[in-house]
Amino acid sequence: MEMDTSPSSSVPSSASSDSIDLNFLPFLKREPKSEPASPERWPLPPPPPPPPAQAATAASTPMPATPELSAAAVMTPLQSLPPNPDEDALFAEYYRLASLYLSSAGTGVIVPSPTPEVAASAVVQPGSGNAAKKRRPRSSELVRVSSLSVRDQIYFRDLVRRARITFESLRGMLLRDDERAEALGLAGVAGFAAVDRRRVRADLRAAALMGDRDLWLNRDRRIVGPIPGISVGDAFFFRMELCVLGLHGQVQAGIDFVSAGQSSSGEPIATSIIVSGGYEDDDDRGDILVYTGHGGRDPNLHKHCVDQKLEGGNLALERSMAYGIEIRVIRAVKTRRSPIGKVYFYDGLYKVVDFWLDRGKSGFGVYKYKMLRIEGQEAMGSLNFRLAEQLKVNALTFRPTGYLSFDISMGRETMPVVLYNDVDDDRDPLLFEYLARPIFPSSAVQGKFGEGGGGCECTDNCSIGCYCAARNGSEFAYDKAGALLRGKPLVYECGPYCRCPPSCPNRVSQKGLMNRLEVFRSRETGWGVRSFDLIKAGTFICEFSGIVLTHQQSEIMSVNGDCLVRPSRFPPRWLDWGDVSDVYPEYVAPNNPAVADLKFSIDVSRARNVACYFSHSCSPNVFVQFVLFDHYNVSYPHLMIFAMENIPPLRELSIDYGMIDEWMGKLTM
DNA sequence: GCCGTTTCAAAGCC
DNA sequence: CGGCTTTGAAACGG
Repeated sequence: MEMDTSPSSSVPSSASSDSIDLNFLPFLKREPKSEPASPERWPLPPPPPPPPAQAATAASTPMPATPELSAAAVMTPLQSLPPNPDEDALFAEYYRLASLYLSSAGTGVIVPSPTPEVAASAVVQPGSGNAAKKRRPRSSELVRVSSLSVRDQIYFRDLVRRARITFESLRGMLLRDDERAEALGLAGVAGFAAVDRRRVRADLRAAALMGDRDLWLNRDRRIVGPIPGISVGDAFFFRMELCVLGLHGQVQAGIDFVSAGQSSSGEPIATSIIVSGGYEDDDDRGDILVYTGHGGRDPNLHKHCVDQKLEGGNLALERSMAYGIEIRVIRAVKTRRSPIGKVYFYDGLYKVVDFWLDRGKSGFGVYKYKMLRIEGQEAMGSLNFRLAEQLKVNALTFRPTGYLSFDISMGRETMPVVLYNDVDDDRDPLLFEYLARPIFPSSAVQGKFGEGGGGCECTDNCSIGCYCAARNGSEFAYDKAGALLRGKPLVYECGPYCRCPPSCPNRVSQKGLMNRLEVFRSRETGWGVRSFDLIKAGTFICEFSGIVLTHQQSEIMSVNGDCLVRPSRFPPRWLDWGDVSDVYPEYVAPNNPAVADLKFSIDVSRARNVACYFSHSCSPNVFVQFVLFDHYNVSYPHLMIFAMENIPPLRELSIDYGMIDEWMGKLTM
């Protein structure tokens, strides 16, 4: 592109073009900025030549570009179902009952579950129909989703969660298959399919499997603005996952946009960007972001070697600025708690307010885009991440008041559990004895320690084929990093009767907390729990502890109105974790080892642990997995809590206590 | 529709 | 553990 080297104003309007009607391009028409133009700034190049399609439209129709574009780009907001007054009354009643039930346990909010009718009415559906060998290209239809009802939000949240579980489960399966093939010595054996695939990344293979079955979300429509089911602050570990969900459709490129050919205006429109820190000219201050356009770099050296051009994503960002289209911003943050060393946070919507051609640090021309975060959104995931990191080391610097305890476990947990309340003067959690481990009735565990043949004889870490693996249906429940591969009726960990060392990977949940948790007070949910650490989906969080009561004891206690947690009441959410039936319809959830009908309960009225403060949700982010390791009485398993999603720092943990179905039955009778 | 180009990936290796 | 290399997938656009 030919550069205009004469000194001129730094605002785009200075480079006027007859073919663009400034009346309809407010951003191009604004007054020069008050701040003085930096001497580093280059004069702006002439604006992009209008694409033929737009020129034709402008010539043939007096109707200018902007309204037409808003019709095209803003398009059909989704309509939620009108609220059903009867249903609302029902949900109000749930809420009242839930409050009564939970007042003694100190937990939270009931959110109504979606009805099948709502699910059917949802507008953005995953692709359906026959498995297409060829993946469909992304379509050009632009949609902005607005004002979803609570039920729709939950519906989409579950839809997204299901896709993410499928993706992560497939990835885990493929990795494990690769390891098995390697362990069997198949590496290097010519013609063995698994070996050929071994070199292919599991995230890409998982995405391809889902693509073959039309399981990518939001392929039919290109969504401007928020993606239903994805919240500001959500965390992701793979770029490919962002593609699968439709949050960002480019595998590697940082700017995603609707291409010129697909846009109704004939111009590219940017929809999302990823700020990965790889461009030296970025200036990221959170709410204010100066983002560098792409291109102009040597593909190997990642250094600028030529001036960037106003094309592709660069042009699309400029067009989005002109039309006021909001941009989803995803930031990459380095962390050790990620399989790839970094995590992507969805940080919400921004608007491009300025762009200019600048001289980058390399000396070559780079396009820069000043973006401002739209106000009124949830806190940025990347900001919460940094804040939580600070709170771990300098608690009082950032929150000088509100701490009731820096460790309510008094050292009984492997990590401190903070108690924090800056809302009111409630100090209830201090009144209970902290019990890191449940106390089982002696009748339940007596003589059950060696039951089932005792432990394994492995002297090193356990491996496939060992006794404890056989107990778990010949596969270990956890991957190398300690994440649960898929939920089961019951997981057997190695225990005191095993010869393997404490470092054995089959001892995940007995090691205690691995995250820094905080019990906190909120106006919405009463007491709740959140983590300072990023929690990866499938990893262990904590145990549900208290005084374990036998069936008979439970009957007596419940008559007295005491606060009991009944394990059998938790819906079997573990069924979801590891479910790949969308890709493999023949998939059946593990039904082995069989688990008994659980009749015991846990009394948390006197002694309890952090788990007691989890809020209830019917769209939860954690679930209960039953585990045995110290005794082998299948009627009294441990209630271990695992993450069902990636849980970003400072987000409230929520669990499905399973009351809704019961009340639904009562209320509809 | 094919193919070349581009791309702020991810994993493996040293 | 960090930087380098290898091997990629998908979308755009000619």
